[in-house]
Amino acid sequence: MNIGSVKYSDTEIKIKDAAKFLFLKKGFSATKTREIAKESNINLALLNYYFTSKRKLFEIIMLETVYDFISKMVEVYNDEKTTLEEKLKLTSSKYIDMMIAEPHLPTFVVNELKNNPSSFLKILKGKMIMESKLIDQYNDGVKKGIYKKIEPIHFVTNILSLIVFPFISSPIIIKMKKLSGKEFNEMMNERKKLIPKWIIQMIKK
Amino acid sequence: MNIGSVKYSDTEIKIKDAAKFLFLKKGFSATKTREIAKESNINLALLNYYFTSKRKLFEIIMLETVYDFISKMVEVYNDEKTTLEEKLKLTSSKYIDMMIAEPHLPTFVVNELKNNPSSFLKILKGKMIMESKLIDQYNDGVKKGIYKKIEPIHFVTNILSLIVFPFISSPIIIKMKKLSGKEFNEMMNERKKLIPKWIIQMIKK
DNA sequence: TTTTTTATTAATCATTTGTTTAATTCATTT
DNA sequence: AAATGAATTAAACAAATGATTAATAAAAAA
Repeated sequence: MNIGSVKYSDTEIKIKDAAKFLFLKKGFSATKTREIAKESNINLALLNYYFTSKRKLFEIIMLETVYDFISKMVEVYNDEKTTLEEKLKLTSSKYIDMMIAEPHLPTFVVNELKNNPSSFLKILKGKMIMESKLIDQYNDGVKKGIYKKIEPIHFVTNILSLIVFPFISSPIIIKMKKLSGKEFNEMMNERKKLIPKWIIQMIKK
Repeated sequence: MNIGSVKYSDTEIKIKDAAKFLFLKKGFSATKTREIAKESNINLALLNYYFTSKRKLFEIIMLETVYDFISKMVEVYNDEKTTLEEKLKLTSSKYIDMMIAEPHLPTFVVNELKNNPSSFLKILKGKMIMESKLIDQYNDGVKKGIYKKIEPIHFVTNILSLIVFPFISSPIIIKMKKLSGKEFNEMMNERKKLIPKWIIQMIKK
């Protein structure tokens, strides 16, 4: 969670939690400092006392959240012990659980990456993914003639797309199929098994 | 463009264009009325004179933009003359062109659908997509034993995911592969041909 | 306990921001 | 040309908003 293991007091945690909740739901500009104060039951001045400014507080939350989001992928992709198929299953499963628990997460991440790609650069090393064990395993499969040769970047993009996009577009899906929130989650849980299969079919010769 | 064919004066168009540009780039809250006035070279008061409020102006732009976005899909999916594969090619091609031209579009649409699903409901009839010719053609393929049987909603979701998500997550992709904007667009153009193939592979027995 | 530091509070400040007003210019009609 | 209505402008308003201040309370150190 904490990048660089910073120790936060109770009050700081209360502020951060409330701020995260609101920032994820409404974004930076639509979230007001007084809302954060109210939501966390702290005095307005404490926000600046502990975090200097709304912007600084946002940066901290953004960094931690994006870090959480990305590192899940990096960990799985670089695991030496699992097969390519297992990596696909693990990624689907972890991300879908994560996003069912926090539905605003993916929209927040992509939004803030668009508006603020610089602070994101600090975290993500391109290598972490494009030179991961997963890519090695895919390339091996290509050499052995098991997998079709496509640019690994498309491969990685497709995995992320199939996992994350449904959450980002949940209102469209819910409307198209007239689903309840619960049914939508069930549909997402189904995809934990389906996505790895689809991805394999896409690359299998 | 215009839902219900409303006639707009030159000044109104100037305001709408500037507002659309800014709303797409920064969202509702981060866009200030004074910015819109400056960007469109009009007096601040004219915004309210013509559009009553920032919120009303936003609603108009949102509705038109989302309508454009959705209707492209609906048209293609309901075309009686094209095959399933042709529909996939057309959808990929149209949407990728659309989003290369306006990269902020998909993020804007998904954001505003999350925050304001009600005005969106007016436009999208679930039937338009889930009871489209495309779904008929897919179901026919299942009956004939050509295609695997999966829930059509997954099928539609996957198409949209593979087409739209890369644009939403462009900063991640650009960072992972160290791409320039131009190279990113080239990658997206590649996907016009690739996505239909991938989708077919996903459903083919 | 006394002193010093840290945490918390209510009040206030200075901008920003959406909107309105009243005056003025421009175009159209009579 | 005069009168009428629409379009445009500068100025101002009121509320919202991020941030600060100065006073007080609580905790820690002496």
